[in-house]
Amino acid sequence: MSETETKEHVDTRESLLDAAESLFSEHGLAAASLRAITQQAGVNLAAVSYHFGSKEGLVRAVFSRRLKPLNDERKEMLEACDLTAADGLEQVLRAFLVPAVRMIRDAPEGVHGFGRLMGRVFSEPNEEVRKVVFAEFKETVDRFMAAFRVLLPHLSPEELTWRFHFVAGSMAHTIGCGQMLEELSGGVCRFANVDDALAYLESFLSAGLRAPAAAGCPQHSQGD
Amino acid sequence: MSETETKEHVDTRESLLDAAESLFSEHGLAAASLRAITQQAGVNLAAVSYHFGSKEGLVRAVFSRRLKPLNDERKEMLEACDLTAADGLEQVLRAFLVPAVRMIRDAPEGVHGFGRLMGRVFSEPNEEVRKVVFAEFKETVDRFMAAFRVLLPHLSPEELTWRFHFVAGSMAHTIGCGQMLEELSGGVCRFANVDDALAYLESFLSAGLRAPAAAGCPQHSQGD
DNA sequence: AGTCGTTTGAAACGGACGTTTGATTCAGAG
DNA sequence: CTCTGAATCAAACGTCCGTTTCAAACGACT
Repeated sequence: MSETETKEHVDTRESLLDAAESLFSEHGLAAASLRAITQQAGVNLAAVSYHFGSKEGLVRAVFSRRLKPLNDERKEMLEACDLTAADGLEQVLRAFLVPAVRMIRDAPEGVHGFGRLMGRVFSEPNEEVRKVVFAEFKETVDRFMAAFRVLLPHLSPEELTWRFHFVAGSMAHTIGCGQMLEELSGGVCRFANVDDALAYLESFLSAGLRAPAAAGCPQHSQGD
Repeated sequence: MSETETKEHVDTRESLLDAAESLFSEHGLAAASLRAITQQAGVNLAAVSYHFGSKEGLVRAVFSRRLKPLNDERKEMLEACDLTAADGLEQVLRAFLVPAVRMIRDAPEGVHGFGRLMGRVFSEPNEEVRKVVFAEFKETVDRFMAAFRVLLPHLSPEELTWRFHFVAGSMAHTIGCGQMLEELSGGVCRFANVDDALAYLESFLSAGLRAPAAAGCPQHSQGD
């Protein structure tokens, strides 16, 4: 009771971020109004302007709050990987996937909302969001690319980058389109059991990454 | 002269769809205003209400116009596949990928805009859009799933559905996040040469699809 | 107790939005 | 020619938006 009861100042910021995250997820950035957000957060409308300067600032803060710890955890797990092990590729893959999938599982609102927000993060029309995403991801991407370069020396830098792009795409799609998957599969697949999805992702993506270089590209392919 | 020259009535609808597609792609559905759309189309503001009933109707029409021919072409290519051939899987994969990638390449506005719109299509917050997408994709998905079931009998229906989901994710990410890829890769990759992207996609995804079943799931896996 | 900087509150601002209205235009049928 | 119905137009409607304002409340410190 020492910190949450005597004052609620500090809570205003967090409540706003929580409500904004929830409503951005559900309706999109532009369609979620500050009035709806502040009402759900139980704070005054002007608090947004005070704490974040503008709606744009709130948007930035919502993304930064999640992306930074996410990528920090990824980098931490990556450093713990043994690239010389037989399953080195799977280790690195898990270092990339697990933090993201876990973050969705632990999301307060459940899967459908926040996952979509994160899944849409790379194709956001909003220019400011894309700058935040780029800033948060650049270093992480570089580090994982370096690891993949060691693990998959038979691929050209270009093809390797594309493959990493595909990995990110499968992950983002899994995280963001769980509801559509359930609908299109007629209920065969459910995103509820995240660990299953993770296992499926890992086997699929590791095989894809290990594939020989694409035909037609005169790189030093290995069996073609 | 019978329909397009003597009058330009019929053109109003198409101009509206073109402009809407362009601005929806660039700014998102909610952020693109009818005033901006009608201005770019060179038509009156009230034309939206007249031809499509509402903005929602315009949105639906924009998606339907592209999705229906896209999935028709996919189904057509799928029927031409020889599932018994050695490269049967690659044939089916191409039947799914090629129409989408080609549609992006032939898009009037260039890659970045329309691709993002289509890449976002599965995670749209807009409920109406998701209904349109579901209606247009359900039959296509079922047909491709049937083909994959034949080609990959070692996978459980659940895992197969997930893998198809990953395929769709990689494709959507490739189509929709080309700009982010160019930025994050530091210019190593460019989406300009669509055929390269397609080749990379194919080798990656076919290897992923052929991968043995994920460990831990007591299916009839083959070498584990 | 009194002052200062920080944080919240209610209310209003100007503007942009989607939608509607009613007049106008125009090709074709009688 | 008149009549008709589809299509377009300028203008306005009411609503909701992001932002601003300014007073009030609060904790920290002297």
